[in-house]
Amino acid sequence: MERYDHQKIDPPSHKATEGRGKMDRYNHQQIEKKWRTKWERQKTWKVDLAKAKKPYYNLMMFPYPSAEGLHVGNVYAFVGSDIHGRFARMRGNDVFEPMGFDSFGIHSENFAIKQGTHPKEQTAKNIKNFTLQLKHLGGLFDWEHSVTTSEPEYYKWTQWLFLQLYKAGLAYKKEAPVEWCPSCKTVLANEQVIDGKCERCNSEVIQKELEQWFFGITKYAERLLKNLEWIDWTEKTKIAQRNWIGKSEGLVFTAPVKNSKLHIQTFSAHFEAFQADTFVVIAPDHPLLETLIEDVPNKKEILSFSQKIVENREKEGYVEEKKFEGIFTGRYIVDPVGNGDLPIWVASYAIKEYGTGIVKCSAHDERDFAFAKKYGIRLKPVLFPKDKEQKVRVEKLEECYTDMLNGYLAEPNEFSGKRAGDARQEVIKYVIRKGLAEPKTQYHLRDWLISRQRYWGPPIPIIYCRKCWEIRNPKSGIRNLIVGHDYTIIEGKEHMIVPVKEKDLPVLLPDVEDFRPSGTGKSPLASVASFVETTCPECKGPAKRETDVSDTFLDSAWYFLRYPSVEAKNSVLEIRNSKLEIPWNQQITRRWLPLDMYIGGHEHAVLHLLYTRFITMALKDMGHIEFEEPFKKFRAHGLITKEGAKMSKSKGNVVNPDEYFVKYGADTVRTYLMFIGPLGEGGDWSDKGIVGISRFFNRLWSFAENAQLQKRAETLLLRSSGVLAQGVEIEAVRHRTIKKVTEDLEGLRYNTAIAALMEYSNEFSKKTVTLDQFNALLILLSPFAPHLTEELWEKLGNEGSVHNQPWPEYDPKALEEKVVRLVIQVNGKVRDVVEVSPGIKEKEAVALALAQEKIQKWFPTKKPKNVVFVKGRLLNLVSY
RNA sequence: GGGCAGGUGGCGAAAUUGGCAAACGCACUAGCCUUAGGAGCUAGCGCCGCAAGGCUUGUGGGUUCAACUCCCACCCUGCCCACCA
Repeated sequence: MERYDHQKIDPPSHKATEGRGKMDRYNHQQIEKKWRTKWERQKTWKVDLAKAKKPYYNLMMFPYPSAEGLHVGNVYAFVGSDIHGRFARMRGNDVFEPMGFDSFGIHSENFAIKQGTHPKEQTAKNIKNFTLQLKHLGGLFDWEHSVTTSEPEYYKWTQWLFLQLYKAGLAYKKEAPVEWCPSCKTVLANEQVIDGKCERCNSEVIQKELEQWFFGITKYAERLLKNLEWIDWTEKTKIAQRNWIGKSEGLVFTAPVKNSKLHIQTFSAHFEAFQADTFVVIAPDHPLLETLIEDVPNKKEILSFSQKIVENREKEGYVEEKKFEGIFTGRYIVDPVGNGDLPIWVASYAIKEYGTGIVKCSAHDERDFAFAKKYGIRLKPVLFPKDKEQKVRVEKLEECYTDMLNGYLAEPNEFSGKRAGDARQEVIKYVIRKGLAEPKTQYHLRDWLISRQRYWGPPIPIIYCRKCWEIRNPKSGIRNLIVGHDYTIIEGKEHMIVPVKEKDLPVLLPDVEDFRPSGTGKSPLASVASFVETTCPECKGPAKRETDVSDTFLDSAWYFLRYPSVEAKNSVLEIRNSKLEIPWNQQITRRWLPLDMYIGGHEHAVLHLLYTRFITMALKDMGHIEFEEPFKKFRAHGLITKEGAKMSKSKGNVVNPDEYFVKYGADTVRTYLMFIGPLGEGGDWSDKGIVGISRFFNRLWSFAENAQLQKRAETLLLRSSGVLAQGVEIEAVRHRTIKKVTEDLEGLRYNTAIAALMEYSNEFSKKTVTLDQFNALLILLSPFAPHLTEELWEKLGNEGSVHNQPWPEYDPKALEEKVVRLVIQVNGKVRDVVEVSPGIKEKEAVALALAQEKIQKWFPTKKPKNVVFVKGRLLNLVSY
């Protein structure tokens, strides 16, 4: 533990002030330690998961335990969530607030590689450090129900989950072009490629064909979209998910290829101007291309050209793809909608994964337009803007016009003169009625690639068996085997895919010396013979293990299900738990899930949150759980920056929370972070700003210290050094504060809640305060500053713990004001303010206003022409 | 190129959703206290002006008795996504 210089930083017993008895700074280190120990010993935050009456599952996204230790960003997120949990707890809920570690994954592995330590050792070290730091935070964390994703007792169940998805037909293997990072030497998920570069190391990503495991998340696209309508999530997050799923309704046209028996299908989402189609493009790597050009004389040339395009793509990634390349295939389609014979071109910008990989093109798409111009392909615009001059430019093919909403159609006759946006639905009906096209829904969402050619993850629990293939192959009468799901091809030979038996889980990650990625496209596990060589669970013959591990996102896609069912270590229950056939206890799960509140970073708005929803839905469909949405409520917190910039080690602007825990205490750090701005928006950390909270707390401390306690009519009166006044008005402020703080905590507006508490406490220096009134402040402040409020609670002779007090209610009657300030405006400009009784009538108010000197001069002779009166608030006299 | 969020004092921000713009805090200024200091207390603090008063929520327009708030156009910043037809 770091030590600090008492002389310089924060003298606990302030020599200078002692003599004068003016201002005592509180010793946060001593106090926080005292309560930390006490709470831990008394298990103050423990809930009985089996019996809790009002279960409230409050979760924060668990951290990846980095070697750098807890980050202020972590602290911000956890405190924001913890305050919510404490608030819910004081409102009578049994709050379960667990904490764990997302310790598998490329982060840990890369760090270990750099340091030359083994990820296992490094992770253990990091977790130890994190746990220590987390315990200083003053959270409600239930450490008896913690998870660590890299522990066999956890990843055993991650593997179990894989097997369930496999059984349900949701896991399959296929060769796929994948994003490959030459530096990290691994496959990346689409999501990990930023601007054609690796998210982690920033090197150019290339494409590579590899056999990969996928999860069929696209089967759930519609449901993932649909449920967004009712879950209580922030609209921002929902929009991000909608965009990611990327549903677009379009049409598939089927067209015969001229002089051939072939038919091809084209997809378009913008088909309103279908009469403008003049050519067709096909993706250079489209599987149909070779068949299509079978009889074309320059077939070889076309294929090698296409090959070149694909290679260029791989080399350059998807970055500078502004240039268009293509080649004519020599073939035509007979356009079903009557545009005649349309030439088919191979085009660099056509991608085989989207739609059908073949598109009908027209003058009304930027890329089609540019491509056609380059190769001199005929264009025929049918969609025009209202503006005459612009229309001429479009007609002359000087300008590409793409407005499918506001443009006007010229053809066909049925739609001539119609706005494209209005015609859309009719066009759909028209082409379908004529049998020209089929409606098709296309999603941007792709299946989830979960294979990683890495070491630090859960081995995928699959075994490949040649012998089983020989026994069960189609020639021996068993048919309908699906490639990728039932069998795969390894080194040119078919092998049956045999899932590991559940009773044999976990497939332990072997301890190896060399965990570095091999760079061959295979996981480091592939070179561990004792791991690879195994026995087939079906035929008992020799077989090989899958050597890839699964994506870290799979670990975090189900952890919330595990927490409540984790049993304390070394107990009898642990042994019973190990007999569980599924990773959770059904009764406890029924009681606690789905989650009541989930708080985490917006950067996970799509990936983690979408995967989690998918896994939950799949588990429900398999009958393992009874709900299909994991989080009833989700709120995203913002980012904490330093001088406006994202904190990063390379910039050297990382704020280390430890330093501030020592200097100011956890309570001050907690409260300051929440004071910066609304939780959802984050904000900028300032070393100066934190002293405001520090002063606020020291004032409270000093106030309680110096207060003279005296019995008077059964009420303890606290008198500050300030003026003695009747403690009447402060009662109104108290109730107003209760109302404000309560509403702000409900809406996660912690910053304004703190401001309200400061205002309330500022009253204390002016007035006499009863113990009840002071206690109200302590209770309202306790979610923010759990240690300090507990200490003061005790110090003032209160019974029990401040944290076990019920959340105060406000009395609406106490809010009623006896005098209000009435704003008087003339022509909408404020000219005066008068104090009146809240019930003042319009007539009286006008009379009163006109009697004011400042108002009179605006109406020397005449009367106001018009009067607007907002009861108890405002009076506007209009002179015109 | 697309989506989302945002633009208010020197700074972080607030404004009951159309009704006193700048609450609360930081920084700053003056005074007090003093065992002289990274402490505390009192007061001040959007801009211009000695004042009366005038001006002020990215820019320009509009609606309204009244606009930070609603509508239209534009500019800027941040985040996320992008060969998605």
